[in-house]
This record gives sequence, structure tokens and C-alpha cells, in this order.
Amino acid sequence: MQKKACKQPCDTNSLRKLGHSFFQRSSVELGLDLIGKILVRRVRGREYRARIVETEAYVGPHDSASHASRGRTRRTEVMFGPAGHAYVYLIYGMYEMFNIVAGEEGDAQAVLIRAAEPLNGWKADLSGPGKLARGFAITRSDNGLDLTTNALFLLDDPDYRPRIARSKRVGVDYAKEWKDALLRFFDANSAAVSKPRNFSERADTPRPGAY
DNA sequence: GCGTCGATGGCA
DNA sequence: GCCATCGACGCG
Repeated sequence: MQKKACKQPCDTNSLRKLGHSFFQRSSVELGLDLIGKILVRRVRGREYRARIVETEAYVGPHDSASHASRGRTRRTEVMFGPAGHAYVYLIYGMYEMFNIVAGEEGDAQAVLIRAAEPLNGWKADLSGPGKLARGFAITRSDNGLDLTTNALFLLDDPDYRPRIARSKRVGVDYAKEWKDALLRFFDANSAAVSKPRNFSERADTPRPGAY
């Protein structure tokens, strides 16, 4: 299950850009399927690419770990909007968090992008959501951005086969019955996954409706 | 290598 | 008052 065709530096020029329909699924499905996809940033005349290796699903207003559980506010507004847009917020006064809105309009589902492996010779530490957003120069000014445009978008990489594992989400111990839900997904082959690196043996796709 | 703690600002 | 975090520091 090693990556065969695409060791670094990766020739990603023929890869297909992901469109809106890719994001219009539950955050669990999207979070799983985003592992191995390539995030592309164009800023200040340069292009940066990295392979996503870790995500977390926030499944809707009933998920007490999700900002959407507090209802529709100025901050959470874009989570309630259409899929495929960026939800970016500030945490601990200094870290921007990059999320992708999932599901149907009004569902308020989202996937937090937690870690990625830089490609094409780009040297960066993207191992953790704060570091990833900083590395990609993603800030709150990108909140609501359509992720099918040129500034920030994703590429499919159908030949890449991650070894997907799952665990509970990080930093949500306050979230009552939701704190232990196995909604963090990552590529167990990747060294760029943030800690903690413990994972459950099973990485089955959850049954539809399990959450 | 691991646990603990402080930074720092927006949010409800 | 509380965070969907990170890095520095102390330990032994």
C-alpha cells in the first residue's frame, strides 16, 4: 500500500480539481475522503501544495463539540451556509483554524483540517491545525471563501491510497456525550499527523446515520 | 520523553 | 470564564 506513482516531488499537474459536489456530503464521509487529497494555495504570486493527512468531523448543531451547537451566530454563520466554503476562526487568541463546510445548506456540518504533508519541495511544518493555517497563510479574512476558486482549492489524487485510522477528537473533553466519538481521521502511514498519535485498530467507514 | 503551564483575544 | 493550540520548561 505504498504510494507508487507519486513520491516527492509530486507531479500533480494533471490532477482534477474538486468541485462543489465533492463537499456536499456528511462531514464524516468528507473528513474520511479528504485524507490524501491535495490542498493548493495561491498567494502573493506563488503556489503551495500539501497532502491532507488528518481531519476531524463536526457533525452538526447536535454535536456539543461543534461551535454550531450554540446556534447561528456571526461567527458560525458560514457553517450554516453551502458546502465547499471555508470556515475560519481564531482560537486561544493566536491560532487560526481552517475548516471546510460540508453537508446541505443549514446542516452546519464542517471538517477541521488538522495536518498535511508539504509537497513539491516546500519545507513547512503543517503538523497541527494552528501550524497548518499559518503555513498556508489562511486567516479569518478567508472566512466564507469558496474553495473551488483559484486562491485556495483542492485536487483529487485517485492513485494515492492512505491507510486510514481514527480516534477521538482533540481538545473537546468538555463535550459531554460527544467527547469520545471517533471523529478524527488520519493517515497512519504519515509522519505529519499531529499528536496524540494513538488510534483505534478499526478504520471502517461508519455506517450512514451512525452520527 | 512526558506532563504542566502561560500566551492572548474573541466569543457567548 | 472558556476555549477544535503550541512551544517552552522542568524533571531526573
